[in-house]
Formats: sequence, structure tokens, C-alpha cells
Amino acid sequence: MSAQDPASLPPLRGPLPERPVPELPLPEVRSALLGWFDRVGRALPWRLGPEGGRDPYRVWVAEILLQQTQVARGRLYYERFLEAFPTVQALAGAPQEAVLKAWEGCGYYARARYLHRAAGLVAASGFPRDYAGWLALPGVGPYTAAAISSLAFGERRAVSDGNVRRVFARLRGERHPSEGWVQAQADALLDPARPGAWNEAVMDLGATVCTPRAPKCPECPLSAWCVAARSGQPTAFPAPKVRAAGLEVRGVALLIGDSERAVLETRTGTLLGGLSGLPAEAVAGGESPSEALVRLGERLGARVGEFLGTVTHTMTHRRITLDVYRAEADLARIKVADAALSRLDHKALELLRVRQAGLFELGEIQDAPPGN
DNA sequence: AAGCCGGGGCA
DNA sequence: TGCCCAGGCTT
Repeated sequence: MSAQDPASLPPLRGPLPERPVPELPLPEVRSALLGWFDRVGRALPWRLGPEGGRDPYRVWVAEILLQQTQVARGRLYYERFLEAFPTVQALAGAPQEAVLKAWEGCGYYARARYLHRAAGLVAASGFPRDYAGWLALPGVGPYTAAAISSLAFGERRAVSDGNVRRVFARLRGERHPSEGWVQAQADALLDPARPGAWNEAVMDLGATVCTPRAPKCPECPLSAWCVAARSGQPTAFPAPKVRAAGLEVRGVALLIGDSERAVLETRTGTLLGGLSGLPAEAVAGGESPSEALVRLGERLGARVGEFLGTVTHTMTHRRITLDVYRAEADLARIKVADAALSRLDHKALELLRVRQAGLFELGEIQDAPPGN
């Protein structure tokens, strides 16, 4: 247990210290952070172009891609996505399946569906020019609208995201920052002369210095004013969120065809909606997996064959256990490489590859990457 | 206001 | 293993 482990500390109640937090010297704080940002700010592919005057399409795509997604990961998808859809017109004219294929593996697929829908609106009416206009687009909330309007249009809008929340909670010594509190702090500190750069600076600080687990306070340009750093327990700010436990889900799936061409269904609803996958049924409460298997076979008019194996897949709110069987049916098979699949379905298809490798004694291919 | 939505990195 | 990530939509 490290010295900074919050669990090893006595419980803290409310902000530290108990006396009111002194007002910050805004000019000095702004100058310190922007100076740091100008020296060591990250060079990222969506940061091309003049400060406050970036290409709105490139900024937009990046901001959607980075929602709840770490920068290192977003980078991998960013160039690929722009190459596939270089302009908003290209994106608007593409089929949704192609958009999801570019998004495959990145998660939160509603982002891709909203982005595609919004591209249709923008291709018809042009880019919004201010915060309110962006906010009206599907998939664009307060954070994204503030980011785009400040970065691409120079508007004085302060972003509030996970980094901003953590940075200001520590700076002001607030263990339980509400959404409104964070936004108020962000609004008050925003540098009106360089709103876009300020927003990026706060997020860079949160991502590289004021990190969740091991903040590098000695390197921080704001440490002189930081209540959490002074407390010696920076990781105690903000207090960790309590999350509901993940739900256990069981299901059965059929592999009709092979790992290159198989019968796939397009999933609907909120879970993996829009993606393709093996035909599957959830095991209902009070039902056995074999009963679900019979139901699935009847729905497809399929003859169920051998058991291929079980795959498990853990998501933030779900733990899915899927029994996979081979089956035969007179249904159209789709080229797997052209479809957008979740990791779960890639794992299911991998069962067949492993089995074939075993039959032909081809050796280890279990480390083959999903897709392709 | 709370629940839901992926997938991977990291201590 | 648990928490977090350049959040937004639905109920």
C-alpha cells in the first residue's frame, strides 16, 4: 500500500482545508499554465492549424473519437478515420456500415452513428459557427460544443471533462466537485485571450501531470497554488465515484459458415447497436442455455451442430458469457472482414480458427489479432 | 439524477 | 481487479 493510497488514509469530509480557499491570482495562474503548455504541450494530429482557427471537421472528429477514450487510443483511429472520410461530405455520403467499420474496436458505437447522422445535417446546412449551433447536433454535448467552438472558432467557452474536473478539484481542494461547480471553476479561470489554448492546456495537464493515480506535483506549473498538493494527498481529490457492479449475461450463438464468411446479424438496440455479430440469443431468467439454443435454432431454421466453446467478454457494465455452436442453415453468408464486429464476436470466430488449427496441427495462431 | 454504453491501460 | 478515460443520450 503506497503512501498515496486513499484507502490507507483517514476519511476526509468536505474540502481541505476547512477554511475558505483563497482567491487565485488569475493572471499568474494563467501565465504559468499557458507558459508550461507552450513549452511542453503535446503535438497531436488534430492540433494542426492556427490557435482558435482550426479545421472544424478535423476538430469535430477528434473530439467525438476522444469521448471516454484515451488519447493514445484515439490517435490510432483518428488518421484511419480521416483517411476513409476526408471531408464531411464524404462522411455524409458513406453507408453507416462503412462508418462503423472504421470505428470497429473503439467502443461506444453510438458515437459513430450520431457522427454519421450529424454529418448529413452539416453537409446540407454547413458547419455551425458557435457553441449553441454545435450543441444542437446529435452526439455533441456541452463538452464537445465548448471544445469545438473554442478550438475552431476562438469562442470563449470553457470545457469541462474528466481532466478538468480532476485538475480543479485538486487545485481548489474540493473532494466532491459537482458538475456545476467544475463548470463554474472552468469558466472563471478560462483565459479570455487564448480560450482554445487554455482548454487544451488544462486537459494536457490532467493527462500528463495531474494524473489520477500518480500525479507529478513537482513538475506541475500550478503546484504553488494547489490545495491538494499542499495536503500531501493529491490522489484523495476528487473522491472516487461509486459504480454499480457489472451485470452477468449468458447467451448462445451460432457460427454458420467459417471464420471468413459467416451468417451475421446486425444488432439493434443500445448494446453494440449497429454492429454485426453471430446470430445469438440471451439466456432468459429461469431458462437453461440449451433452451435458448433451441429457440435460436428455430428462429433461424438452422440445424445446430457441435459445440465450439465458450467465450467471455467484460465490458464496463456487463460480463457476457457466450456458448458458441456450429450450425447449418440456408442463409446468406457475409464476408467477415467487411463487417464491423465487436470484440465479443471476434473472440467467438476465433474459436473456429483455434479448432481448425488443432485439427490440422498448424500450431499457435491464438495470438492472431482480431479482424483480418 | 441516475443508468447505460466498449474497450484497453495501468497501478 | 478496480478505476479511469478530451461524454452524451435516455428515462
